[in-house]
Amino acid sequence: MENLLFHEIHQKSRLAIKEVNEVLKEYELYSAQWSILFCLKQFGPMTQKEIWQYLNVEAPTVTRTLSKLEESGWAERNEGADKRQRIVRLTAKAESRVAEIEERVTMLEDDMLSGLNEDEQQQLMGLLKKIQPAARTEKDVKND
Amino acid sequence: MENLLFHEIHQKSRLAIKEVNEVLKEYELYSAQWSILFCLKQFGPMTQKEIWQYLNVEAPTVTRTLSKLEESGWAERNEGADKRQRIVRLTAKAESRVAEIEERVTMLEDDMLSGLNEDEQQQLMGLLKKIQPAARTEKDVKND
DNA sequence: CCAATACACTTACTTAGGTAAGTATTTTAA
DNA sequence: TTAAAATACTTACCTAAGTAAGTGTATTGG
Repeated sequence: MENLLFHEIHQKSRLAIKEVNEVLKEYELYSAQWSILFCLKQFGPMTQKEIWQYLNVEAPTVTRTLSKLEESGWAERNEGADKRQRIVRLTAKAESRVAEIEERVTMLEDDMLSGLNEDEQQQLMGLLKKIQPAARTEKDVKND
Repeated sequence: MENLLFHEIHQKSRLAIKEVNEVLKEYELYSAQWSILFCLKQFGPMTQKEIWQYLNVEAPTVTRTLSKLEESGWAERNEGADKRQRIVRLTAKAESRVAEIEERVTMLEDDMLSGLNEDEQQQLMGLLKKIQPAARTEKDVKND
C-alpha cells in the first residue's frame, strides 16, 4: 500500500491490539474477546447478530470468539424465543471482573494517546470518519 | 476497546484491506503480498530482514508471505554471500505488472480519501504518528 | 396449508499476524 | 583456534477476520 496513510493506520491498529493483549494477558483474554465482553457490559444480554452488527464484523467471527468465551467461563449463550437466535450474556465471573479490566484498558489507551490533547483526539476521530468505502462502478454493483 | 478512537482505527484498517483485496483479486494477489511486491519495487532486491524491518512485521510473517509469492511466481529468493540470508527479488512477471497494480491501488486509495483534502490528509498522518506505545513500568522492563 | 424463501447461526477453508522454539551459519571471545 | 553467542530464517501453534456453503427455524405467498 503506497499511500502512507493506510500503512500508518494499519501499523497503529496492530500496535493497539498488541498493547491491549499485553494488559489482557493477566486475565487470560484476547482483544477480540474483550471487545465482546465490553459490548455485553454496555448493552446487557443480546443476540449474536446484535453483537456482530455493533462490532461491524461478520457473523462467523462472533461465533468463534464466543465459543472461546464460553469455554473459559466469561459468557454464556441461551436459546431465545426465536429458536434460531442465541441470547448472549456475561457470567457472574465476568460481571465481577469487567469493570476492573475496563479501567486497565482505558488507562492503557489514555497512555497511548497522551501525545494528543482532547482537541487533537477529536480531530483525529473526525478525520478517520471521513475515510469511506470506494465508490463502486456499475460493473461492481452488478456483481453483487 | 472502549476508546472509540482505537475502534475506529481498527475499522478503517480492515476496510482498507478489504477494498485493496478487491482490486488485487484480479491479479490473484492479497494485500500482504502486495505490500512486499511494492517494497521490492521501491528498493530493488533485498533480504527478508530488510523487508520485515521496513514493513514493521515479524520475520515469520514475511517467510510465509514470500513462500506464496514464490509459488505464484511473483518473487524469487536466492542465497546471499552470507548463507543465512536469502536475497529476494521480483520475477520478470512481477516487473511487468507491478506498475499497473500500483496505479490501480493508488486510485482506490485516493478514492477512499476523497473526503479529505491534501491538508487534512497531512493532519491525519501527523495525528496518527503521535500515537505511541504505552510507557513501560520498571516491572515490564524487567520481564523482557 | 405448505412450499419457497428468508433468517440466525455454524462449519470449513483462507489470509494475516503474533510468539516460541528450532536450524544453520557467522561472529566473538577466551 | 574453537566453543559460545549472535544472527537469519523457518516451523509450529495461536488469535483474528473474511468468504462460501451448510443446518435448522421462522415467515410468507400461492
